[in-house]
Amino acid sequence: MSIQVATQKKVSAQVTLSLLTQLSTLVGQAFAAHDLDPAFGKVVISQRRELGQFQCNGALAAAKQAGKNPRDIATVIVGELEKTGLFAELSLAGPGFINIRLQDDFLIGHLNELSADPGFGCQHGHQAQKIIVDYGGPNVAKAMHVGHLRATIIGESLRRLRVFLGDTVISDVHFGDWGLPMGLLIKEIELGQPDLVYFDVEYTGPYPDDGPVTVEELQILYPAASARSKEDPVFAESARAATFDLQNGRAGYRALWQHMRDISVGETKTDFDLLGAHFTDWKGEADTNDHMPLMLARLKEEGYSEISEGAVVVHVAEGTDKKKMPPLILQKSDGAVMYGTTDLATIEMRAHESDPDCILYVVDARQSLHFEQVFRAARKCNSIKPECQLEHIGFGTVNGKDGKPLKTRDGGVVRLRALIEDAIAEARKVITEAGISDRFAADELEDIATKVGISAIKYADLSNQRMSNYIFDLERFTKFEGRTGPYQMYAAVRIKSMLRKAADQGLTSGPLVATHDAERNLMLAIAALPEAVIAATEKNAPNILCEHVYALTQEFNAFYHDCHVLGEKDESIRASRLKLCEITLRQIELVLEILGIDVPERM
RNA sequence: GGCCCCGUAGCUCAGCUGGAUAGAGCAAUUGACUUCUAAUCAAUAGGUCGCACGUUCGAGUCGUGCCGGGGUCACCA
Repeated sequence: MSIQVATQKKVSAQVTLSLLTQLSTLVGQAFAAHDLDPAFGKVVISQRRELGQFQCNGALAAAKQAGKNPRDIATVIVGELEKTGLFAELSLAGPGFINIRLQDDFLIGHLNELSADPGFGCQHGHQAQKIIVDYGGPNVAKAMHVGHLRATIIGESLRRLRVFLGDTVISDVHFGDWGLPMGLLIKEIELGQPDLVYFDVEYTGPYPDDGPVTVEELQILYPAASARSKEDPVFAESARAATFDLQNGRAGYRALWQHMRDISVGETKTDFDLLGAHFTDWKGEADTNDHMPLMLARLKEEGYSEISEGAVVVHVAEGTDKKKMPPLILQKSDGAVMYGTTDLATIEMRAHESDPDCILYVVDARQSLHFEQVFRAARKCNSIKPECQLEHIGFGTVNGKDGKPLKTRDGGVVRLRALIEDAIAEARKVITEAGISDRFAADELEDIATKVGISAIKYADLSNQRMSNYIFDLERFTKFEGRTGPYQMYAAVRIKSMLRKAADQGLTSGPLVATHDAERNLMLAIAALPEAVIAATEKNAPNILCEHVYALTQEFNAFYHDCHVLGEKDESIRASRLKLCEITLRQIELVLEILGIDVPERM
């Protein structure tokens, strides 16, 4: 049987929308036809585009295994592939590389199939999961700062990616609202206003609807309390006691806590809205409070926890450990619970309420040891089903130009809001300096500046490899050249503008044809999306999507330069190019949406 | 000291399960706007992939050991 018949069948039966998968299958069958492992047929995008669009290096590995000459094997494979008639060019180079160039019909046929699918074939074959993404992590009384930037941006992007793939996604902001900082705040407020009813043990309520402090005051109180606790051991001790009392239900503290939490949530929502982050759940550490005693009792009863140095701990060290693995502390010697306890309790509650297949924690890489302890404890204590994947998605720090973690000029913490506002201001400045601000009405200009500024920050963050630290340089991020958010947006805006003009002139799109290499290259870039999505998902790496969209916009800009669309005299070519523009725009916007970047109509 | 992350062009960074001559972007030099947005495109120049061994036909990629930077190592989050 000729492989052409076999592959045609196979390809259509698989309905795969990934070009590389299709090609790998085809080439794999050529290997199989000669009693070689079809896995050798793996096709990748060519590293040397002048030699071909794709390449297969499998002949080298196959030759090694079979003890034959790689060029001989490659020659045979090429001969086999030529029978299919799907390739415009097949060549053999170097020690046994096979270079491949597709027939235009094959490429266009593939692109038709791909673009007919709203998700460009990316969801195909994805097994839907129920997944919880835990990110953001703001704290009561502390304004969100630069440390929350990456957690929010990366977490939101991973959430969007999973939603796109068809997973059921729960996103939990997981407020930091239950630890020692709460005790510190309560005591600091008491210091300033000792006569409030919240501090009267005899008083049983009701408590006032409005709390005694504003959000601005709260943000001053926390650093003050934190500093005081370092200098004053008596105060520190009283804060620890207050934390314990709060956790054990002291009514006045609870009422005060509720007030602090409410105003803090309101404040952080503004930041999250600006960054386009969406949470299905606004839970926090405190939500574990009812479950906490039950969990502690079970772990004690079932022998998972024990007393060590006055604290209740779960030992999580394993015999095979090379490194030191401290136990997870459930209760300090003063009885208060810690964030490891609430994290473990949260896992149990999530298991009970949602039964997820996977939980992703998008949290600073410096907390990797903490999460390893928590995950080990969760496994050991059967807190969640063993199949549920628990993963810490760590990330590096945001640094200043000096390479050290970003600080304000006087060494303080950089507030998230300030960072965002600076970016928008920088975008506004660049637009003004480019002398194009008069093209837009005031409100549109503001909308553009906001989108450009936010996209600059987001793209810069997401395009870096997650684990690396990166240098925050607004001037560079807001440039409209190179690998920046604005550059990606600009390509999309150019297409939008062109499509508006086409509509005005009554021009319509039509079937794809390929007449120029710039068109073929753009098609190939579009066809590469499924691989990018799969890799980004597997590695939880948005930077792979950034790379993809950059390659795409670059190919588009080259196409835009080489191939006129509206002015093209040949009607079928013009219609085809319009079609290609439509598909390109749809994909750019799709990927940018996954990254959390909004595209304006004009810029 | 143990463990984790990082080290690639002057600067900021990619490099997928090992494959051909290591790639982008800034910055530098040079071309292209009577033409769909030049916020663009094209070209030139720029490298001992921290160092040294090892595995392999083949190493930026895998292994081991060093060097340099950052982080972390039970009652903070």
